[in-house]
Amino acid sequence: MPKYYLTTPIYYVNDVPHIGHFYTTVAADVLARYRRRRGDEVMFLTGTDENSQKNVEAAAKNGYAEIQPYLDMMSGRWRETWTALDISFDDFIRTTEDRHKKAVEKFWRAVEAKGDIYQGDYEGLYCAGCEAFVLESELVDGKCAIHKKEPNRLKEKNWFFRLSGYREKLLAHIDAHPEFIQPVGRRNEVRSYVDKFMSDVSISRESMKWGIPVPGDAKSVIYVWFDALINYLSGVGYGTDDAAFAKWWPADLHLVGKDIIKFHCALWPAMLLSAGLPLPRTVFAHGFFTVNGDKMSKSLGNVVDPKGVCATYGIDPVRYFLLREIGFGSDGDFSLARLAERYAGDLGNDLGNLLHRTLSMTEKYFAGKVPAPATGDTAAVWTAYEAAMDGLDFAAALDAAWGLMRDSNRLVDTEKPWVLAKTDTVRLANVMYTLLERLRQLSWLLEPFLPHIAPKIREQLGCAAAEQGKTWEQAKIWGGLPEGGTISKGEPLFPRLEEPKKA
RNA sequence: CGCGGGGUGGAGCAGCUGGAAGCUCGCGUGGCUCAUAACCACGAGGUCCUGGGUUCGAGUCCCAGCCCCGCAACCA
Repeated sequence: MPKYYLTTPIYYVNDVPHIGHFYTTVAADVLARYRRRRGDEVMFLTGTDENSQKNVEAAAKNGYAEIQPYLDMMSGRWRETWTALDISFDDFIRTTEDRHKKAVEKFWRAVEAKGDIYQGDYEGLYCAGCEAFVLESELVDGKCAIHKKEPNRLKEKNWFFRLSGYREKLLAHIDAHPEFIQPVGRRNEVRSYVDKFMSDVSISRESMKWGIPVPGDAKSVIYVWFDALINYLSGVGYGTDDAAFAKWWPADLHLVGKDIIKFHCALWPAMLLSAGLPLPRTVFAHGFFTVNGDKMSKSLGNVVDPKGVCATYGIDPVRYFLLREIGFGSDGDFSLARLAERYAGDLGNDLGNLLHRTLSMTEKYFAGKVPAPATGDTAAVWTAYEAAMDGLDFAAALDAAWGLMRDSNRLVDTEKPWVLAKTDTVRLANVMYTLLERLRQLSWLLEPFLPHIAPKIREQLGCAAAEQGKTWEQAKIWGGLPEGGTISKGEPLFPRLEEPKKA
């Protein structure tokens, strides 16, 4: 059985999840569910990034005297959110866990042994108010924008990672493996960064107190990114479980937002090369979206809470919307008006109504029993769907499924079962079987996206138990719906919503 | 010259390696009645940002320019 290891970024716990985090996580969840159905053994890892100065500040702001209790509370909230939204993660890594610290220490030693860590001075502007280094470009009139104080020029001893030593190897890898960085626009962006701008980076801080101590230098803590990236290793046993690590690493896919592409496509692979570990097969960067046309930000007060939206529209419709509306890899807009349209149109009218009308006719003309199988061929739909999913083109995969739906609605119209019922019952049986069988197959194609709705479709088709034990390859064989099965029409899958929320 | 994305019918978007302009929604007309006021067909509607260039032929390639947006600054 092939293995498939995929990850989301680990999230900062200085705030609660918003719709953007949900987007990344849903995409990973869809893939995880898809790969499991395809028969892969899947490891889907997500988690929280806790060794950051930001978290320390957040703890203080929220009145916590100790940092760890705050982190425990917040990390718990993230985990609960994903659980409540039925994200099917297999493991949840926290960077304050012991297994992670062990992995980081082992990794540091490996890179150090390679001779890629050296000591140097880091000089920069330090704002006492922020307790952090600030950039020249962040200053307003030479003062910190937040604390209105002039920062001090400070010099501290830092450990540096010889990132520049991997420039040629990285370029060669990027060129030899077109699948390594996707989509292609991101690959070009990273390539030019690696080629022209990439320089050695400081990987420790003396001025920060919270973090994993540098092995052999207790006064310094490891820079948060150097620490955080290693979660992808510690989550599968690096430094703690050699057998598990050998099984899962390298990762098949890191899903990331476009903002952190350089960390994942330059720093991270260089770190791995240094430590003598294989590189992840693919890093895929998705886009960002605005909310109703505006940038999402706390100051604008338009940050969307995923639980809230899902409470109104349901988890499945929101999952569907995010991956259908916005091309994966492109930027887009999250609009409640569009969500309402997709809900009523694609889901209610095309899918829900197709199922409902088909079941009604089955009740009416065949007393609720599945008629004898008719011939049919949906191979092209599956082929298109699989190709799209393998390329992480979720919108195209859904298009393939919707094409079959639209064709089915058209079939009803052209065949007119209500006429056939009086003139040609053999043909009627063929039409009805075709519709029912297509719906059975659609339940499979839709399941990764609509994990709650798909089983309901099968229940209404009366084939839930029989389908449960099938493999993907068995499911796609035409004629899987057995003759004589009893359907059970239920409530509409996507009932009209009273008052669609205004955009 | 900080980095990047984009400008295609009313709205939102597809258009990969160049060869008769597509999709969804909305709108109009008609059809149907199995169905969640759902479904189906047809139709109206486009200087494919501008100006050059390459080519037998360019949304699709090259150059220049204009405009919008995201990142860079809590944030996928």
